[in-house]
Amino acid sequence: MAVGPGAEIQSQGKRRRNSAKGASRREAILAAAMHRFSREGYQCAAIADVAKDVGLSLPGLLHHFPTKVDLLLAILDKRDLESTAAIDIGQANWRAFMLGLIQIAKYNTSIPEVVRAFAILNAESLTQSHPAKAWFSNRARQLQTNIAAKLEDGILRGEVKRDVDCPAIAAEVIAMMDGLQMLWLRDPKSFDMVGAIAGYIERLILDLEVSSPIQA
Amino acid sequence: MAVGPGAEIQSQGKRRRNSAKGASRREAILAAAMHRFSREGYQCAAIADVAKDVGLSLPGLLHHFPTKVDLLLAILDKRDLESTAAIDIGQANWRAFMLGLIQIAKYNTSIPEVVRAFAILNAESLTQSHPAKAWFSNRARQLQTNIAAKLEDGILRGEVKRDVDCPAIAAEVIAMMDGLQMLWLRDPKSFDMVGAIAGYIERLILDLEVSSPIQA
DNA sequence: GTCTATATCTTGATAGAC
DNA sequence: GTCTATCAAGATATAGAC
Repeated sequence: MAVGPGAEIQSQGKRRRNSAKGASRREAILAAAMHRFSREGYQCAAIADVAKDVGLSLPGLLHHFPTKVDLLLAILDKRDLESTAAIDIGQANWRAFMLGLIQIAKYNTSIPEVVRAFAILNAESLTQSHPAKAWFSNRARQLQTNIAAKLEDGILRGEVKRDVDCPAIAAEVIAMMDGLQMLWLRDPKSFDMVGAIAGYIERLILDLEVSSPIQA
Repeated sequence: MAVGPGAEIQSQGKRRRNSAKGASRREAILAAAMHRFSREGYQCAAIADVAKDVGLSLPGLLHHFPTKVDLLLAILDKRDLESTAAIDIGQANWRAFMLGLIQIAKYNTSIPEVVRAFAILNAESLTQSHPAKAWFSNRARQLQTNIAAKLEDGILRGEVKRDVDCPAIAAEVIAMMDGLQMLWLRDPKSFDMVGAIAGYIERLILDLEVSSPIQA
């Protein structure tokens, strides 16, 4: 799900207690795999090519990730960790949260490879028994829940109209971000994804908020 | 592109001057291929399975469509013809046109296979040198142009606010329909795509239209 | 138009040495 | 941890008979 490659905080130097070389190998493989999945999709990308990209033979790569599915799931898990920051912007109020989505979109324009990989995987996962099916389903549900909760909170604070269907709006927001990402990926040079999402979000806020009594 | 598997009018009995059997063979192959692409994606689907589905051997199928790409392009062309009706709803004014999108969404819920096939192809076509790349790009551009033109017309008629960025709204609408389709495909039983798009479109109309002078 | 048979390529994965 | 060698499966496509 989009919104969501996410505003992940760069978690570089993740030296575990592994040998520095071993850990960087894994990371290098994951990066190379993302690169390949981004340009060819998961199904079509050959892990032998990923191996070459990091200067390894195929069995060499399979030592780190026994199967292609393992490699995919490792990428998804990694993204899970990195984008946790994006999902629970925690203490922000509903308005700041919504505007934060614009910032996520802005950040995403700096990582088109990642965005494309996840957009393609998202669609691929709609096919029967795709290994990433559950992950993307969970991600969508979690995202919808979080966004809806922010809106519900806004209602409780008296800032959002009481008759707003929060889960529906949450789905809308997710759909819009995913859809705009697709249009942007198709034409990154000339399509202004950030402007588009900003226009939508700002209008949405005006539609949802309790109208200021200036005019009443 | 979405919006757009489209509100295609069922174009059944398309007996050309071919032998009835020959024509129905082609049609049967196209239908079976769409079915396969819908569940497995284009890349992953094996045309040998498509052949089996229609009771043909692989070379038998390749007699009608020499390559797999030919088969894909034939499906896209067919859809082009059928959904022309959806693209230029012709004489409808901007409001009727927008509300018509809800009807398209409603119709689309009756053909999930087709919608899924096109959603997956749409994303697959983002990969490097995918055979359907140009088709989906053209479709998106054409759709955006048509929607924007409707809005421009609304401005000229004094029904739409003059400061509306028509191409931007058009992109928004396309993105929303595509995105909602994805959410719906992931959970067709419980996600109300029609309700979601209706909520969005109706709000959008209120935002775009020149406010009625009742309150002024 | 359709089939059998075959060619060729690519992929993911394993065995076993170093 | 990494390699060479190898396998087995599955895909598209062609040749040529009927």
